[in-house]
Amino acid sequence: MGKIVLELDVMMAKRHMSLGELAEIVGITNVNLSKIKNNKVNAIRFSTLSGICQALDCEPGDILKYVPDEE
Amino acid sequence: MGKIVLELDVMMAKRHMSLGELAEIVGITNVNLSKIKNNKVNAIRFSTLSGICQALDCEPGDILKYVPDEE
DNA sequence: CAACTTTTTATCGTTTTTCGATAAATAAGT
DNA sequence: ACTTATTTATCGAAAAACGATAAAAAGTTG
Repeated sequence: MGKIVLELDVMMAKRHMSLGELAEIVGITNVNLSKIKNNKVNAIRFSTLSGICQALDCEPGDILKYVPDEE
Repeated sequence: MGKIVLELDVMMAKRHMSLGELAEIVGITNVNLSKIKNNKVNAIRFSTLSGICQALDCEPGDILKYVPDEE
């Protein structure tokens, strides 16, 4: 069973955006964004994902990856 | 404020997969998958998204799009 | 090193929402 | 007309995001 991984670091670096800034723009707490960024949540609201994509000017595919498990 | 749109029809057609089949493979009811497919949910569990990607052999970016609103 | 900022981790509580079960309606196919 | 597939609708329960707060860890700078 593969899994979905969220990779924010690359796009954040590309946009020179800190976690605090991004959280502010998206409208969630930095604590929650930290959890999202470190894959500590097992679901995400489209409103949140939308905010991230808008703030980072990217597509969901730029930050969401499907990782099949080796086997 | 843009929004996230989930587009399953294209990949499902490409894989010749019906809603019923896909629901069975992913492990959710066809009723729920229907709601997901028609954007009646405002969040999604990564486990569900993962199952869909695995079943359709695709990436999240193939079915999730960020749509900015015209203005 | 010391002071400061940023990020991460940890609890707790509230609110939101997926998802299931079920039934019914609509659409599509034969 | 009959059968199958999909969509819509209600209700309830379980899961989980998210907030608030505090504290720890990590990174930065003079």
